[in-house]
Amino acid sequence: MGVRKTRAAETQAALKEAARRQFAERGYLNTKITDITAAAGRATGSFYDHFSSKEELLQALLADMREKARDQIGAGDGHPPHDLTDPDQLREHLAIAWHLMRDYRPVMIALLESAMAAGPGAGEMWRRLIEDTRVLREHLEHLRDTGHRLPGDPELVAAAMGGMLSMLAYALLGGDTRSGRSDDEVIDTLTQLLLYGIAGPGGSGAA
Amino acid sequence: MGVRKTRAAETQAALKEAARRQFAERGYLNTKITDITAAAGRATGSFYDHFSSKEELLQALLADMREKARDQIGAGDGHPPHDLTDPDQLREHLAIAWHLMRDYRPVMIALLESAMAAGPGAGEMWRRLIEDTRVLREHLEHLRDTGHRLPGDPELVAAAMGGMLSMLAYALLGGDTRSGRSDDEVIDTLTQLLLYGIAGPGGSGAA
DNA sequence: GTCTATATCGCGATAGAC
DNA sequence: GTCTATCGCGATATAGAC
Repeated sequence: MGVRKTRAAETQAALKEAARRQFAERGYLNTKITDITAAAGRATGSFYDHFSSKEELLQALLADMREKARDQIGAGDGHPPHDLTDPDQLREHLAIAWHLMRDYRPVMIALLESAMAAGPGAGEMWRRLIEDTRVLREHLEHLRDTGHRLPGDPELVAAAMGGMLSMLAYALLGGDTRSGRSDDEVIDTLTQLLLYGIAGPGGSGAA
Repeated sequence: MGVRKTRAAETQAALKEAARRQFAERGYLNTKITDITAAAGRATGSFYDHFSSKEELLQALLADMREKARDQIGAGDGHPPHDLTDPDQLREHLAIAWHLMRDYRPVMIALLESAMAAGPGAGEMWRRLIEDTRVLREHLEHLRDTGHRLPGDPELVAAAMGGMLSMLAYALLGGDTRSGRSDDEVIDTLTQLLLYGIAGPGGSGAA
């Protein structure tokens, strides 16, 4: 390929970009193939020259996301935090996750809706929850192995935290600015909640 | 109506029961009207003599659930807990919620899928999250008003907790026995996590 | 590769006999 | 009220000219 994109590549990119916009606005399940092609300014039939289905397109978007995310993290100042009982490190961890979900909102939305559309019997939701919180689980296991007492099994705790994040992100990052809550408020609140719980740092903190 | 159910009432009950079974197995979105009538052993057309749509049927199931739940709670020993910083009271609160979700799993599943199918732009998910955690929010506000320091705004904290519960319930209570986790393990873990967070009671608990 | 036109199909919803 | 039969629509997917 030369410096100039081929027309085919342009179309594929247009379809992806249109899909991202539609997924964020109307949701993955509500978006029809024709919505995507129309938004991309292409004919319906062209879709199938690039993707065999909506699901495959989603996988392509996911691959793009992973690539970009890897670059971003690589460009960061180092490794993610490892001691989640440190307020700053936990907050940083949550902030990265939250901003990632915001930046790749269309894909996040689509993956969640897709997993849910599979139905509960498929176990797809639990599988995704476990997979997406793998790193978090490892950090928790590290804590446990260094003598820290956890609320429960690392996998379950990680899944609970991940589920909370996903749900809030879906509900709050939907459409445009929802319910007037800033990213910082959400991140701060989650940090406090997950670090000390409702009872607070000393178990009896006062206003 | 006499002591003996009319045939119509039987059909309606059969449709509801079949719907519950289908929702729990295949999920709400995957379940077609014809799946319900077939499972109920009735003709397709009969469905519309009782419900005008799948959504309306869901509302009927929800009404049934609320009625039964009211009876159950009324039969309980009193009021739900009000001091959520007390371990026993928080655990009791979570246990009630968890068992309610287990007992009415088909409806819970359906409501969640339905809200998600509306897409993120509709704000339906956030609306439901707020609505379903109203009581929890009030308890948190009470705590705050009596001088306790909360992790953040009561509405947001309540929504976060509710989202965590919903997501875990959907993922874990799906199909049949999933991933071999007992109700008690989940409830205990959530109690510890939400009460003290990851850092633990003293902020530096050891194994 | 891209387009227009159309085949195909699942499924919601209705009509009308019983 | 319940049934059988069917209509109608929306959406996926394909055919074939350009």
